[in-house]
Amino acid sequence: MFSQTVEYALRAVVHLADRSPAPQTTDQIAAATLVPKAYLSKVIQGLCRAKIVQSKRGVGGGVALVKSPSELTILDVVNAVEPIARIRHCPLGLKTHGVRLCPLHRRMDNALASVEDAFRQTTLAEVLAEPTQSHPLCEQRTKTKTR
Amino acid sequence: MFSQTVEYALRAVVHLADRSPAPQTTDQIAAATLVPKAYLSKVIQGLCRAKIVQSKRGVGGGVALVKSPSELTILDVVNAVEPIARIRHCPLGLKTHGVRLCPLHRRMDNALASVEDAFRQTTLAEVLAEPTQSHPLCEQRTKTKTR
DNA sequence: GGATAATCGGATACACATATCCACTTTCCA
DNA sequence: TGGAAAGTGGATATGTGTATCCGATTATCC
Repeated sequence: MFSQTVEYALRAVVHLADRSPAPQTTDQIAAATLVPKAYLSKVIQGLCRAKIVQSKRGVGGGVALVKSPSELTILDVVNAVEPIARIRHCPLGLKTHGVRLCPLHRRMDNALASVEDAFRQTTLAEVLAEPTQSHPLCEQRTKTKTR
Repeated sequence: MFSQTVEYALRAVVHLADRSPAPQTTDQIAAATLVPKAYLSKVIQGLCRAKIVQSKRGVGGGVALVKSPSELTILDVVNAVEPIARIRHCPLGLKTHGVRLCPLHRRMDNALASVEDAFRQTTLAEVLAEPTQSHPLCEQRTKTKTR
């Protein structure tokens, strides 16, 4: 239900948050997130245009978050690359009623709203801070001290 | 976020439920739901294989629901044409931990679960029974008595 | 200022979702 | 028994998401 692009964008941003505020090169992000490098660069370009990250060319350059992980929600990232398509008017396009949705589409939109809400309520900092055995992104880099 | 196919399938099934238990021809369904007729027939074939509807050829034939609207949930229909892809293991494929999801994917899966739950809790009968000015599918066929 | 490191943007390839068309089969009924 | 109504399945087109490649551009360091 979530596109590959959204998945990749989230992985990249979570990795950047994990290393924040140090910039990471596309190569580094690709290696850590297991995202195809060439495609990742396109996804990052999108995040760049949406002002989620900023990039810097040349030696020592790379990509870094614009805001701090505690100020950035999952929804911010998702909306940047592929906004959740809420149903705002009848998909059949009939004008027999204005903005009012029929019961079917009302329920579909409610489901979309619940996803939006869940994503809006979680910051990247929270994702990283969560106590768990599995580090975000499931990298090998496990915390050996806890086990 | 929901594919066209899912949208079309739901429209078709809601229309069938609305006319239940009378069978409807593909032409009739297409006209009522504003779904491209040729594509709709493919979608219906899928619903047929999933035993959501049954079809009958020849004069007087058509498509009808297998179960009654009160026994059929939105989730049943969605799962028939394009099951909600829950995240059951780490998308990165690493085996550093078993079935445990990292915080990021845990949250994404929770969002999917909330959609699944919402769809599981609604039967087609409920969609049709809901008191509203706008009839399901937003058809012209409005209830003129309420306004 | 030249070598190197890095992103940017265009061109292209490929797979899959969406959509259309048509010949074929089944079923009913006159 | 023949014709009309209706779904079935295959072939094909089209669009979009995913993915790759590479030359151009920018920035840093020596």
